Amino acid sequence: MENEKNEARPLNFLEKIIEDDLKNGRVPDDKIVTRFPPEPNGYLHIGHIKSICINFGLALKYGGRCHLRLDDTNPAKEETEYIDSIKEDIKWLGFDWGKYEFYASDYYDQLYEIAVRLIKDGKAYVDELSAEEMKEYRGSLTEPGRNSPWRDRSIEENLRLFEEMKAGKYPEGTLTLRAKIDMSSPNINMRDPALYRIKYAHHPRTGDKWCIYPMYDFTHPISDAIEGITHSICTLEFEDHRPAYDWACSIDGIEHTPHQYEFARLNINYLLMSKRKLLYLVNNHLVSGWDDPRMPTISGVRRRGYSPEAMKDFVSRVGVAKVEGVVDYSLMEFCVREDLNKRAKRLMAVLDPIKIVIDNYPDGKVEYFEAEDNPEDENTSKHRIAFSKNLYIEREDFMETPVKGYHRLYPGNEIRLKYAYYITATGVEKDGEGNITAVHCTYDPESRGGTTADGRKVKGTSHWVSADHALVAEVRQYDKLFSAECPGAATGNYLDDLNPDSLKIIPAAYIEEEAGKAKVGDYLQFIRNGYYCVDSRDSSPEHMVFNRTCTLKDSWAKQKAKMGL
RNA sequence: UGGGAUGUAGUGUAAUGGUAACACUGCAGAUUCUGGUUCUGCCUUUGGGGGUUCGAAUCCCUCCAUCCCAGCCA
Repeated sequence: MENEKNEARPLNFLEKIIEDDLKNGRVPDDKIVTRFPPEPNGYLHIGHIKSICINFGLALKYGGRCHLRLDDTNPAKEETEYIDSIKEDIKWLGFDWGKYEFYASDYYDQLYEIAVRLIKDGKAYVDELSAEEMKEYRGSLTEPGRNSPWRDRSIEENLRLFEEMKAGKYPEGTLTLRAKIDMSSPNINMRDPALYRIKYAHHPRTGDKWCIYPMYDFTHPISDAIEGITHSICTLEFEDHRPAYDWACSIDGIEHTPHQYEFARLNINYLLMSKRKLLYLVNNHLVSGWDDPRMPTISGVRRRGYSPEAMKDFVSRVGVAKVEGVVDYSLMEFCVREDLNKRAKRLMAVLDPIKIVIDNYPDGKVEYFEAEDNPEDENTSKHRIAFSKNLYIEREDFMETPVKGYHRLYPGNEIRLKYAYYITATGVEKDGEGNITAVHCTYDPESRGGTTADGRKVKGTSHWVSADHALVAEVRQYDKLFSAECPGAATGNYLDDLNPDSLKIIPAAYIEEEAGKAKVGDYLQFIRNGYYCVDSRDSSPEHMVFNRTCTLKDSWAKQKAKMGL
């Protein structure tokens, strides 16, 4: 079914390129090879989902393969914790790299050999310029750069110096190995880019074996070439690096030539996708961690209760192009709701309770009704739900003096308690301050199960729980972390747009007993309220915690807002 | 002000010389034991100007706007 969908969809520009390459025999063995190459310096976020779906999706669609390659060339920033989370997140999305798990650090020896060859060919040199000097010599966007005074030293000296760099004879920041390309190139990336720098950092995989580490522009294309990548797909900001990529691929001795293609990264309004800013939120405890349900990380949306299917559908609807835009958050919510509507188990939960007493219902009597687990499914399973004289309904489902258009419970009005009975409100109890403490009702015994023989209709149906049977649990209602479409646009500081109401905790909500069976990973809908899941970190059988994934659409709230209520 | 890219409804994405479309959002209505879902309808589009052509979103010229690049980050 998913394939049919894919075939119906028009091709994006990458698919056109690949089909053209395939048709013209430009792909070895007709097997395309892509790769997803994250740097393990943070948690994956929604933006990465797009890249993952493109790379793994293309490989799947065209019968090729997709490698997972951890781009670990900067040990100062990279950690094993991140490697583990990256793998977990990709698996959660449902993609499998099989045996094709690679690390840029796997190629350190080969990379070193290639660098030595470059020196021998007179195409690289050891530079002694400091970082500041190098910047100065590089020129500017509008002015060409100047050659380093060390650019023309002898091959022998370069060889010795590079060897000594590797041996740890020089402190960090003193020497670099640079490609000898063109200091006057209009493309700054071609002005003798650094190939190696000295770094005395412990590497998560190679430990202390190396003290020189290869740069991205050198490592990435060669890693691609070694692995036989055919289509190296990255984001737009690397367009300027393509000449450097091609330069590296053309080094003598490199047989396979991959090609780089760039697409626009995913931006979503109300969300921040910068690793630096997300790290700040984590470090300053503005969120509970990388997997806080409000975080746009994959681990965050997973804990929030988003499904991998919804996220994949979302990025597929966004499409792939080179236009930098901002996708509406509402499209993502639509995808989440559409998927969850099909699969979420329905439960009744009263989050802001008001007590209902059915005066003409016998004391102590308990009846059980059958509730559908999912009305979207014709063959839905069912579960039991206890009914008694004392119930809770949602406080907003009762109004002593109803506003225009309100068709829930109010004195004299009849509504249905879902699956149970028709009830009519007869009066209220109030405390000394005039707050309603209970609503008295009568029920129609003939309406058992929620329908009547005379076929009379009611306009309102409320969810409810039996006061004596309900499970008490904590409910966390999450909302957007930022309240501005573009956080920080107004004041220049994204923290100013932090939504103060992004988390509302209900310590003791009443939920039907069936909720006790819910497990981490289950998708739930609290009827008429929203989609929920069991919190993977804090929920326990003794103290269950439910996270709100997203609300249901609420046209009544809209209508009320329009009436100015 | 150098180089590289990009401009199609509010948003995203199609249409490569032949009737501008799909989805989301928004609005209106119908259905409904969830004011959910579903269904129906509506609104709104080729950055500007010139040119080529019977015919241009598409080709040419020009202007404008936006984004990226001056790490020993990726």
